[in-house]
Amino acid sequence: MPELPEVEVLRCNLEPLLVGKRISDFQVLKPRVVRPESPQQLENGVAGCSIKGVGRKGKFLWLDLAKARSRTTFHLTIHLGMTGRLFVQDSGDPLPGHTAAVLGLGRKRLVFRDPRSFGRVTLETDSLDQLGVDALSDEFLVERLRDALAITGQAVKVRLMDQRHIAGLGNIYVCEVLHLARVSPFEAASKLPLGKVKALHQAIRNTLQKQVELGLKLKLDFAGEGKSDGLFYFGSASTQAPQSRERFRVYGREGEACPTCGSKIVRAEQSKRGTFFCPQCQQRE
DNA sequence: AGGAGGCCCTGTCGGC
DNA sequence: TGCCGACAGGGCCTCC
Repeated sequence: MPELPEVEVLRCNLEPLLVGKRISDFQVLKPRVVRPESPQQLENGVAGCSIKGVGRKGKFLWLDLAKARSRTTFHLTIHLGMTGRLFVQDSGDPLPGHTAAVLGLGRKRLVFRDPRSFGRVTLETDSLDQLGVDALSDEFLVERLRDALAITGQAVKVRLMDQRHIAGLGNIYVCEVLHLARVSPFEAASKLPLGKVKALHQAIRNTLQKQVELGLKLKLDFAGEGKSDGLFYFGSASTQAPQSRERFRVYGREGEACPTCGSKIVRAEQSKRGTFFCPQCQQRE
């Protein structure tokens, strides 16, 4: 599942391929991904536009578009959902299975492939407007985290995953940063002492930053024809040797030894999502 | 209004 | 071996 680091790495990869290109046409194969707009609305909205930039906030990605002879730009917002992939290919190449939408760029095209159709491509900006501070941006300070965790009685893990407060953390990285900061996922968010808030802030920044740097170094298979090798959502390109599976500290490791203390990692459930944690390292206050 | 829970969707995996 | 049900979980919607 792509979270902030994966989306940022994808953004960096796409930017040089897309900026300056003109959109010749827009084709929707899975109307669900453009909901609630119609394929026709999207086509009318973007055809003939040129791409001025590629942006990101949280797990949302967007293309800055401008109509011909216009200086004003607007967003074509894209969310990868659970299984979305976005990549550039030659226009002559066959479209892969589960292609949801295609942006024609002359000799090339931008393909959005999404087997589970949880992703979205849209011109509306409501989803973007409702996002909280991006977890990698300079505005994400300790104070912002403290404010996001204040007042509510929600468990800290549930709160961290609420994109309206902090944007970018999904189930995987939330488990990872809570373990790194030695915070119980069940701790009431507002009860977290300042020291732990600081540790959590540090863990979030370090973990996401490190993962982005790693992703930028690797040769990745954005098209997703190859198998993910478990290291990164996109998987390695075939030209690169598979990476070791040493990736997550606790996520998906139920029953395995905690990398810090050796205790068995436990899986629990919060808001219908799996939570992986070490009951020894991550005790409630 | 904030929070909880259901729904969407299909590849993968475990069990029989 | 093969089939089938359970599971995974982003965001979004509805209800309380």
